[in-house]
Amino acid sequence: MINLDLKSRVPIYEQLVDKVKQLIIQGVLKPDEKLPSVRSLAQELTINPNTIQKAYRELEREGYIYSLPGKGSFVGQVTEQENSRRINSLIHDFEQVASELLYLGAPKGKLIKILEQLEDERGKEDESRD
Amino acid sequence: MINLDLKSRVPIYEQLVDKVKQLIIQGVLKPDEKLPSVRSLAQELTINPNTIQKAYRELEREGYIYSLPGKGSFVGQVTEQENSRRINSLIHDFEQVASELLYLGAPKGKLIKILEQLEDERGKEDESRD
DNA sequence: TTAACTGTATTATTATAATTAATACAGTAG
DNA sequence: CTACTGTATTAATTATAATAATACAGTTAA
Repeated sequence: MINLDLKSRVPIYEQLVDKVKQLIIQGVLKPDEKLPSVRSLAQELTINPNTIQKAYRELEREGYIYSLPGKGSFVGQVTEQENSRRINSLIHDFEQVASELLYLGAPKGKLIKILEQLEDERGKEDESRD
Repeated sequence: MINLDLKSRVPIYEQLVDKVKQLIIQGVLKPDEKLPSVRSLAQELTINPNTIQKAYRELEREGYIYSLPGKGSFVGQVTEQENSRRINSLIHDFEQVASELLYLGAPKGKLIKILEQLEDERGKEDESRD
């Protein structure tokens, strides 16, 4: 489920933060669900426990998870506010990429077609999930 | 013209590579145009000449510039192939971002509206350039 | 020809950050 | 009691970017 690129320039603790965030926002990880312990996840991913700890600390700081010493770390309540914050951030990225594409001469129609195709694919996934 | 972020996680030599690429692809720098010398650009940007050298070496490796020892470094012939390679790379980014946006419930219509607005803005810039 | 430019190469050093390592402490649960 | 949990701390290691200091050779114009 969690796939890390050890050779990436992005630190693995930050990759881990992003992955967990994504899983929470997408609802794969449900509120109050228990996350793997620092040590077990470290063993599973064959990285140092301190690296996991650092990621969890950051996730807690941002409110995505909460930790109970002695018990474990758990998925927090993701507010609608955080969700829309995430969307706004992505919209910004979207504008950047689209802007450069248009500058380089990529036809708007092609980009729209991509959007429609992506939405179609998403529809199929929703059906198969029922 | 060239703006670097010394505090970025992206190495400045790589930022420089990207900037020059962009200027070349966008036609701001014309083929066979002379680039600033390693030493002068280093002085202008107040960074080490070796850092410029590293960027130029990479740009030459990728075919964006060519260097004549004793004479200088010059903009290479940017092929249409390289341009479309760049577009393909951006299309990939576009799909990634759009996919996640749709997943999070951002309406396709809103994204399309953004595309249209970006295109309108580009139109204006083109006019003002005449 | 000389002086001042060019690119190129090499080696050493510094700085920074990620990661690992090794512990320790305290709370929880069976 | 034992084996889990999270948390904290300090040190060592590793990797890489960036700087520094040179050196060498080709080019150009005075």
